Amino acid sequence: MLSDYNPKEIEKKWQKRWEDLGIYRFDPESDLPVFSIDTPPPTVSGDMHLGHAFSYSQMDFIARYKRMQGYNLFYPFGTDDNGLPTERLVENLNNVTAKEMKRSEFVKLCLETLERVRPDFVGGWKRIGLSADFGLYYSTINSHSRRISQRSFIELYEMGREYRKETPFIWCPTCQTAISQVEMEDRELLSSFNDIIFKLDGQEDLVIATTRPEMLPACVAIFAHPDDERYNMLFGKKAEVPLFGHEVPIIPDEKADPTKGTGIVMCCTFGDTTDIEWYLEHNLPLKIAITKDGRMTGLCGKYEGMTIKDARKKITEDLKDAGLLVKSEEIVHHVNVHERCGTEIEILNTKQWFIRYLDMKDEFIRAGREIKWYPEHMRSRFENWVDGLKWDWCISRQRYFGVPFPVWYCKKCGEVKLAEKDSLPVDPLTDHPGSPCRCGSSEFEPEKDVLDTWATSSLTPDLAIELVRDESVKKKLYPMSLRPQAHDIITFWLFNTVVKGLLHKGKIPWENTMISGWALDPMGKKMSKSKGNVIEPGYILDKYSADALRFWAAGSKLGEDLPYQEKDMVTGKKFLIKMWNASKFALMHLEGYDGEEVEPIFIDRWILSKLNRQIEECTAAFEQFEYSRIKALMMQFFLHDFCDNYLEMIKCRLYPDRDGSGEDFGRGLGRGLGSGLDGGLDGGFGQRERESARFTLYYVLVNSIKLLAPIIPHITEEIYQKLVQVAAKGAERGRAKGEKSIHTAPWPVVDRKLIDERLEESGDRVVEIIAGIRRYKSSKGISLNSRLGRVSIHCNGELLDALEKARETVRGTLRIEELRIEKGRVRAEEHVMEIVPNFSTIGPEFKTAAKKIVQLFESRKDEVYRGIRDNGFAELAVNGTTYKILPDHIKEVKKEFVSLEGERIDIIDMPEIGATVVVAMM
RNA sequence: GGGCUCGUAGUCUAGUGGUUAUGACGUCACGCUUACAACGUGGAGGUCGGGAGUUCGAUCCUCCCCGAGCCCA
Repeated sequence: MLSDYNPKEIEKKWQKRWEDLGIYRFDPESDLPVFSIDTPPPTVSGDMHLGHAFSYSQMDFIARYKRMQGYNLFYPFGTDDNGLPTERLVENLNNVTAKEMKRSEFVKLCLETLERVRPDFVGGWKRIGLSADFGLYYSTINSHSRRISQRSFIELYEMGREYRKETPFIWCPTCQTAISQVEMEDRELLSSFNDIIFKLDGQEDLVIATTRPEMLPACVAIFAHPDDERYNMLFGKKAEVPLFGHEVPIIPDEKADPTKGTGIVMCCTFGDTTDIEWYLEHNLPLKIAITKDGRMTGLCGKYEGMTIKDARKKITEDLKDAGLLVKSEEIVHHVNVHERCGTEIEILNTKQWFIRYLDMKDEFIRAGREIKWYPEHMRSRFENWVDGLKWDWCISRQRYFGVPFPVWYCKKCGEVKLAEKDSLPVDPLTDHPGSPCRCGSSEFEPEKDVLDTWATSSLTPDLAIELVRDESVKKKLYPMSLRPQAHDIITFWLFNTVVKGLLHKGKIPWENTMISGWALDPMGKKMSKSKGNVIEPGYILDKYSADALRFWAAGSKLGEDLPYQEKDMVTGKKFLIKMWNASKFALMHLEGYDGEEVEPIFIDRWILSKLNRQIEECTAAFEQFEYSRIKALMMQFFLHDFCDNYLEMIKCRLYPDRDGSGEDFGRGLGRGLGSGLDGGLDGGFGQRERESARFTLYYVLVNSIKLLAPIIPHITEEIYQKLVQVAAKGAERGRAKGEKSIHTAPWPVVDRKLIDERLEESGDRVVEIIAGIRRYKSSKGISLNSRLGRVSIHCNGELLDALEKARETVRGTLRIEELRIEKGRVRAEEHVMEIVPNFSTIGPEFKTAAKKIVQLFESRKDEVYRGIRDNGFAELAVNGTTYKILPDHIKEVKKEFVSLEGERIDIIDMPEIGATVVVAMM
């Protein structure tokens, strides 16, 4: 017997017990097919947010489904601890700045802080009921991950896929590190578009528009389109850069846009990416105006040491004073900023490590097509990104907290010295290579940079798989079955992982990828700390439950964003309570149920057929990752078909004494109906019918909670366990076998023998008739529990047969004393009691005669009614005037019926079902 | 500017080339009916973003426009 629903207690209890039982542990010994998940490792950057709860719930639906389908789940959990976000977190939590500390101490502080913060952080995922194997844990910064990450570096170096080069590259002056293309973000900023005068041959003015006058000292050339007639006579000549006085050549190039500004543009090393292309193509000199920390260099004369912003302002002023500024216009323009700190990026010439992959675009596209995408259209984002790739992957970062390069440089000959693979992980700052350089020297300079975090995160399949010892098991795990993630990091994490998979293994990393959307705020806006619209999952878990939260997360299609609205938690909570109470009812009647199989009666077969179709459809939906469809299907089936209708219809079998007389209600009323149609029937319910109800109740409930178990794992587990207790003997046909947990119990299998669409359809009609009569009772103010005297249902064909089969159910459910099921139409006399006039049409039309018309409705109501019923109108002649009454003039006709035997009756007509119900008034 | 997605009752959401468009929350009316008042029954609420086209028929397919989001320039 179940007490009241207490999610807090239940959820905590089961989360602990699942962990104790180890039911989510990957079993390397098992022969079952493996389903492996490349779980996204969240960044430890404070608390779990609602977006996490949303997308991890969605992947967990699939994981739990697959587990019940009989797969051996490899479902690891990691945290992405390395890199800039952790540095920021550690700085904030400890009130320090990395730059002011000794590098080794800062790294130590980072590691300590992570250890301290991590348990609570990971606890968030446990609280939403994630069924990952938390024993398969990795941190992207631990020695396991460092080893694999460094090994990857060495392998790619040996394959000739990596190079170190001094080259213009994207740089963040605030973070003082190189960043990759993917870390840039576009932002619209206000800026001035300045028309500046360059002198031609010392006199003629050449006006050039630029947003970056501070780059003038680094100006190395001027470009115009070769077909631009305004400028093509100038090619080959030189112009003088204002304020700085050096001369630069004027060169034709098609990349100069004649419609932009004055159509002639300066090239500086480097103002933007086009400058790099020009620099390389035209072999231009390199002039560096900006330092790594975003200040002006010695090249800039009196502006040296100023920040970029200050220099821009000062130079603009000086140009103005010198009469070299023609105009300055405010514009909104797009700049690239570093997504972590919002600083405008610079392009600096620095020495960095790269993975060479621009030659592999076609392979990437092919790999993307080999992976099955859910939803399909997300693939286009991947392809779009690959098409737009312009840079090789810069993997070095000038940071402290990250995976170090396993690299030294020979002090004597400069040769790159790699660490030995079996010595990994190494820290070149403290370790030494095991052997001398080829040149004989043993003096080395360590690489101080660390690897881009994505160089490690892109190895998550390996980080997880390498936790397993057995080589033959590892083979079963790659490629992994599924990569779940959100859509915003397709170009980061997903793409980078594909790259590593292809480079290292020549294979795609996973067979499927499911891309989830975002949890938005109630207004449909993206949640962000700065906007202050962040909703904490902790609040929801405390106030509602993990099951309610997960139920909500199942409410939109995979890939769609979903605004969080508290009302949806209420819906979930209501559904859960309903499920709980229905189970409570079932358990009450299943006490001592021995699982004995009986041939189910008509109405039981009706719900069994429906249930089996549910199983079929839910299974198909899960195969397509359509968990929202399962939610919708089960809300319809469980709430409506099962709770509202089926449970009501079996009460008369389960409560044999329901009329309190000690006499079996159904049996008692079965006597002497005299219609002849139920001749052979024993006229009521006995033990067999009761057992049929109990069998069906058990079967439907067990399978229903199984279908919902992936979505709402806690409540279904609690109910399942109770069911197993009361009916331990139940065995086959999808009934419980006493498994440790519903989550390791087999997924329901469709029993096609039980699907009978014709039976279902006639059952639906019977149910509709019952519902119709219940509505009738309700509308008459008759309590549903009180009796109806004599009811006859008139119908034909299959419905007649169905009603005969369901006779006792109909009678018992509605508490009808005498039920007749009759062929053909009702024969009864209609008496018009009242014709309710429609004043809004009568008034305007008949004006002063309106009053008279209303009186006629009373005095000649039969005539009015018959006329309209038979001809569509009634003509009434009064004192020489004829009035034409149309249906429009009547609001309602109140009728009474009298049977041919002269009894007062009510008629419930249900034309869409093909039945008419006659209720004799008592 | 390009790619993709989305626009359905006050709110959120499902769905389909075919009578009357799904469900939930909210709202209104009635009702404690022994699983459930954290409930039940019933009602109101929609030009399915706008326009054009294809079609016997379009919310669905095509095109254009408007609005929102993500990604990329």
